[in-house]
Amino acid sequence: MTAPDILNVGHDCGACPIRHRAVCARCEADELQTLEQIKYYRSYQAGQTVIWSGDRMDFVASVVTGIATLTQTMEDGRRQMVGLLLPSDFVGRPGRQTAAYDVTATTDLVMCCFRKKPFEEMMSKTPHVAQRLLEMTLDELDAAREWMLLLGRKTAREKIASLLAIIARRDAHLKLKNAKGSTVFDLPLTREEMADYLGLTLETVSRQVSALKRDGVIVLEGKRHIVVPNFDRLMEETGDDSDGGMLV
Amino acid sequence: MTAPDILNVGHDCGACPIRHRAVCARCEADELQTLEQIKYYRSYQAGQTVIWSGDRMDFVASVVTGIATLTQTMEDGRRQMVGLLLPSDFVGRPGRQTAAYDVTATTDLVMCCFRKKPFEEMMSKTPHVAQRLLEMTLDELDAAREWMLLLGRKTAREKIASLLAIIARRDAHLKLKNAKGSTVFDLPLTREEMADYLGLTLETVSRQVSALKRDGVIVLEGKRHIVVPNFDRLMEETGDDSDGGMLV
DNA sequence: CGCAGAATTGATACATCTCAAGCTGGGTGG
DNA sequence: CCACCCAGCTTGAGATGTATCAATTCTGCG
Repeated sequence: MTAPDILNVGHDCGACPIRHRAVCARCEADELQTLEQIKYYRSYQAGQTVIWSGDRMDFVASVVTGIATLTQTMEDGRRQMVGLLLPSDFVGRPGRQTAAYDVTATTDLVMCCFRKKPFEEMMSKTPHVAQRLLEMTLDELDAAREWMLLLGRKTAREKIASLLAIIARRDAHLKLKNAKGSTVFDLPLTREEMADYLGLTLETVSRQVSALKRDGVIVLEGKRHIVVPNFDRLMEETGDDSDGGMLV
Repeated sequence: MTAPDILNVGHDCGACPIRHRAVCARCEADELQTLEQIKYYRSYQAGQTVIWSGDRMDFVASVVTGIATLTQTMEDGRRQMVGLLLPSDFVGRPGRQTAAYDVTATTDLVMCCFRKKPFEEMMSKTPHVAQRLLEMTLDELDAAREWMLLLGRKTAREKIASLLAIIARRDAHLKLKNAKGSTVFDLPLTREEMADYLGLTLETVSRQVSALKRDGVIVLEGKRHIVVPNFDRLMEETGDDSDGGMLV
């Protein structure tokens, strides 16, 4: 509803929480300085739309804190989430005028935005940004292809288990813990958002979550807080190989 | 069964059919010369496996002629195709040791391979290869996300129509014709391969192809040769917006 | 307290899968 | 040159997983 806050606070890149993982990860001091000049922060409240598919987009950005989603919508309203954006993930495509997907904040969100024109110039002049962006894009492509397997071939139960495993693992990673044995985390998505991500209806999501709970694979505390008593047990439910395709 | 032919013929890059679209598209004369030194050709027969997921892979490559597929297989045999590789498409990931997917030749195939080590060195030294690869990877990511919508939300009939539309459009593109009005092309995939790509069974593919034929959307001449009397009619069946998300 | 959004649960419908039986066309060997 | 063979494909009947439609029931919050 309201315009997003625009924070022009001169946040120091050196102290940035995503400094070592974002598109700027490889930058040298001088490159960071250039970035500092073209960057600005925006923040959005949970539920706000960051940008609509088809809209003109004259910035690219990194997620600093919070979670955003990328979704595609068909004319008749069917929706498919095609990306989940976490801190350090990149939004937008250099060389493209308009947004290809709806971007929505699912939690409160802070993004570090770069004006597109100067960002593109920087990419063509210094290699480090483009190098890192290539690496990140290749990772996203792998993730998209893993999701294609899930969407095309997994059962509803396997889909839910896979999503929970991914969130648990990522959460553990952020907390620098190992996703092993007993794990605890909060779901950042509603049942409907989970459904949009998994290519299911929200009723089926709800039923399968209940089934995993009934079978002791997970324990629910409230709707969103999830306890996984045995991570290996959860992994067995995903349908993936035991080593979980852990490419490094 | 037999080892692929390895053609060490000194093919001239200047005369290469994919020169302007492949990963080398942006290279200057001197860069091409470097590439010439590390490249070699391999050819495979239709049906041959190029590489198995998990295998060590010490080259990257461009498809020169023919079609290859990227597939993922679950332990119990469920398969999902995650990419269709056409002439100029890139195979392999710089910085990765092992293949992440099975790569299979669906037609006779010729690939232009680069030894990985020198290719990576070249990427870090000169910008043009990396720039082009980033562009291509971003395109593939978009394609993967479009496919996620198809896999997650489209009906079997829409899936078939979408696949046919994509093949028709690409085929027209190769022949420098416009995919408009009446269109004719050959299916490069078996029903089973189509099923693997679309997240369906081969029986469902067969039934829906028959249904589209019965409804006059397509005309079959043999199993593989397809006539589309009215391309707009086919597009209506895909479920996409009328303008077909034609990002340029 | 009571409301509204989120989630659960139930009953039924339906699309796709599964299992099974033929068909078809191009190649091969007698 | 014909009969056979076989992979690829089609078609049918029935099973099944998920969607759809419709009530409730939670849960947090003003």
